[in-house]
Amino acid sequence: MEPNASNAGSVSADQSVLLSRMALNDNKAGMEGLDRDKINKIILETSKGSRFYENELKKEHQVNQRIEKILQQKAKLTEQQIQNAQIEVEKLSAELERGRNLSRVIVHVDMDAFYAAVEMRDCPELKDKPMAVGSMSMLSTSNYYARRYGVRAAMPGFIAKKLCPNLVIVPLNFAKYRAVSEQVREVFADYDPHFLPMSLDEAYLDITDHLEQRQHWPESMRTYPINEGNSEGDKPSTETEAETDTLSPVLFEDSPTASPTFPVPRGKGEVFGTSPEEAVREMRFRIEQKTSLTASAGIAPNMMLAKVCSDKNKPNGQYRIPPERQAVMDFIQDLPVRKVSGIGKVTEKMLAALGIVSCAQLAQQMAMLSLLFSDTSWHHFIQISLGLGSTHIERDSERKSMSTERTFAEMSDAEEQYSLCRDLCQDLAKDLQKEGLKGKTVTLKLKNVKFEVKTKAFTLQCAVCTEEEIFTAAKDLLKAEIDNVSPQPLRLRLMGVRVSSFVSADDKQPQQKSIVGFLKMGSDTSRSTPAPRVLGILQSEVSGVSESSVSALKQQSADTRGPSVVVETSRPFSKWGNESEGAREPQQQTFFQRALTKRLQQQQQQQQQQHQSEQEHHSVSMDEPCSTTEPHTSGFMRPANAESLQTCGESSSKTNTASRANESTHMDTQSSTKTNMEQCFTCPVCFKEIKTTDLTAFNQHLDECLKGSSALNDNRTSTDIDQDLDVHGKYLHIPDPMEQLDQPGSSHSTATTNPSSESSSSSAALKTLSNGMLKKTNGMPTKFEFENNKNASLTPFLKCSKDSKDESHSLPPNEPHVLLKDSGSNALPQNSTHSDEVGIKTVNAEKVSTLTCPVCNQAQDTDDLTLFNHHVDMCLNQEVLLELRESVPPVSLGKARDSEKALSARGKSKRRGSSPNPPSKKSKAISSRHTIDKFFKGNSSQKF
DNA sequence: GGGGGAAGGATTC
DNA sequence: TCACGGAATCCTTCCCCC
Repeated sequence: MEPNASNAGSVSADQSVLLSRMALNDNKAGMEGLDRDKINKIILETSKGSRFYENELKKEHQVNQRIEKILQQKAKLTEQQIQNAQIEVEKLSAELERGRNLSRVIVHVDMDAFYAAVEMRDCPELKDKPMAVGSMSMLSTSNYYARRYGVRAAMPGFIAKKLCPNLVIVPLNFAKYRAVSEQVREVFADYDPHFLPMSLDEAYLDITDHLEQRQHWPESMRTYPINEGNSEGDKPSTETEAETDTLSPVLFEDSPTASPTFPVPRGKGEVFGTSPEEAVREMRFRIEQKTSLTASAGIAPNMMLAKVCSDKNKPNGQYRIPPERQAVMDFIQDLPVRKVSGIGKVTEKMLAALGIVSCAQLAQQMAMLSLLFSDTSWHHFIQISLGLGSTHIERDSERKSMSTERTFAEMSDAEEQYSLCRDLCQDLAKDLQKEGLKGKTVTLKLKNVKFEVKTKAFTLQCAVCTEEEIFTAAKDLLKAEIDNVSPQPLRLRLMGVRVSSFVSADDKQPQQKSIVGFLKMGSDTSRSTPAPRVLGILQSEVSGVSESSVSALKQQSADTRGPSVVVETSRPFSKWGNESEGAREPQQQTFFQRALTKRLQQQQQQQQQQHQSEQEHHSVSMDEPCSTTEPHTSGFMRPANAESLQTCGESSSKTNTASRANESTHMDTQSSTKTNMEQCFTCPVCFKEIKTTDLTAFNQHLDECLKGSSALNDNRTSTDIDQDLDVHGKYLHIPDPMEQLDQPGSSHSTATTNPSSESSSSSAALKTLSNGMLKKTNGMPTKFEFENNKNASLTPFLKCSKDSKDESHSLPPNEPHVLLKDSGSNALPQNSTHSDEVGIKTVNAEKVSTLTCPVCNQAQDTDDLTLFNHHVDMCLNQEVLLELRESVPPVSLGKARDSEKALSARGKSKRRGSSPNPPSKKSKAISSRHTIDKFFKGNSSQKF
């Protein structure tokens, strides 16, 4: 029986409320007949008053509330409901019964006190001492001597020391355990080559096939010599060299079936029979011979029963349930539910509150349970009550997540926390890369000094595996938490990072397409192909997400399932900027996408050649995963300038940029990179290389270039422009310890997360571009007006409605829009030759198809898609756009905090005990309309 | 209402 | 003396979007 409030004994009443959580769990071999009261008293006295204790108390109350609730529900159940439920239960029961499979012989093998046994084997002086493996913080296991004092796994060492002052605590040595485990597994493989290891010390085997073969084996194949713990003892042999009648050292007293249970004649090997029991005994014998360690085993028709059986005669024993229904039912009858894997202390307590302790009671109350628990839960219960379990050992189940976490003494310094976060990401990245895994979801786990655990997750659009990529996401999650408790420090005792939502091997291929590819795919009517996206460039600013969030997003484009325009910056937190970015049907595509698609369809040949040419030139192979260190600007990028452009979040690319930024703080990250190398800037408007290192001169050039563009916007009304310029508190910069971390000299310098370096290396070119646009356009606010205009956006193209259906954000009919002038397309608007058209349009009769950049409105005097792509890339380059925020004075800082807090405050805690103001995961961000995509969508919805 | 992401919990070793 | 882990999986609930 498990300890619970009812067996509190002499422990005081206030302590008894905690017993089910805190008290000794003697559901372990070697712990029968202990003085539980005395042990519990010591445990509770040692823990009392600690933060851990307080948290346990809180959790216990939560469980009690659940029980309260479920009892109330139970009280409301009518007889009729239960009768109806009973019919359902019987129906399912009959169905399950029909599917009962008793044909397999499943074995669960569990090494006895594995770590402790290994240590005792290697250090004989420990054998007659109470010992445990672990640390003062936590024990992993204990030997049977120590168990008599109540010392067991998952108990803190300091409490164990209170229970048993003579306890010897041996530190963990996983390398050693792994090596031994490997030896054990070699034996397993002889019985089931596809055995399923559950941990270093246990495994499931299906020995059905082995038994079949075994029937035909001669005795010699079932005979093993007795060797004292050497590794040769696992070879079948008719020759016995052993002169001993003992097996491995007896590690534990009172072993129910200490080996050998049979007299072993001197001079003879041990001969094993052909039955399942004999085969398993042989397996355990061989393990013992090979490792000097004992194992226990359970033999049953399914995994659930085998698992329970292996515990039945522990240590060094085995138990078999014959493959007969009655035998199974007899076994199950009196089995405490807690013995079943999957029923923990909470479920046990809840069931106990309903009067259910044994599996027989479970069966009797199934109708009621079906009304009180979820389908998943009661279906599980009914299987247990019937003694059913899996008869097929799933061998190829793939890992679903990978994580790393660390507990430490209180840490309140944000800088330290970020640093630790990076370390964790680094470790995790190494592990992920070792296994060739990439995942889309990054989860940050935090445990504060009050032992309250919080997890924050963010799902990226592309799978990640590098330190930089993971850190970029994790850092933002951490930042959100730090901000959440600000101005109080975040007082942590644990931090962990997890990556999950792994992509399949196929998905690991880069999904990034050049604009040509993307348009090609966008024109594909295949429903299964997610449509291309051009995401909000300024979303992060608008929603108050840190720069690093944006940089995280830069990483997302390459691995997305659908082709995406690589300049996208989606949001790291959906709660901070939520728009559906899923697959888009062709009819949902933006005007821009459709128009270009159409146009490109007609230029298919040219396109293909172009694409091919790009591929040849690009340093990035399409076979490489997104996280490669190569840039992924694809079709937008010109090879020569490739490394200066950030798109898909490659760590080294970013780091390089960071280094450069730090080295030369006056260089902008776009043009400057080139400048660094070639002493010239590339004008993002005319796309010419300006041979100067003088930023002022270059800016003048840009202004000149931009003069031409202003005319395009001249007919815009100020209202239009105001709508377009909706910035809502963007360009905010929240000082962040990361900035310091990323300062030059930091070993973890990252351009993408370093507002300072971005600031100092701000893109003069694009800054000037934006200024130019603002200044040159009649009625458009200057950047100073800009910050006061809450409905401002950078360009008409960054404006978008929240929803394509949202007409209020759609452009008026005379608004500049992306149009494709193509005489061959009847899908195009008739007014497409109008002078204010932007996008792809006809400039003159000779030049059939001059392209106009949808970002800067500048007609590009070229039909060359590569050049055009390059130009758009330049315009959209998000890192450069990031610089734009720097034009807003720090006065906005408060806004940022408010904005974030407001978002947080909107979030409603779903869980008991969660922090009062957690950031809402689904909060609608103010910024959701700032996507080019939405703009086009809204625009196109008008036009079509 | 269903799907899916996010957050918290339960469980196991 | 102080002091309660780490990794993984599955489930439930909440919430938002379609």
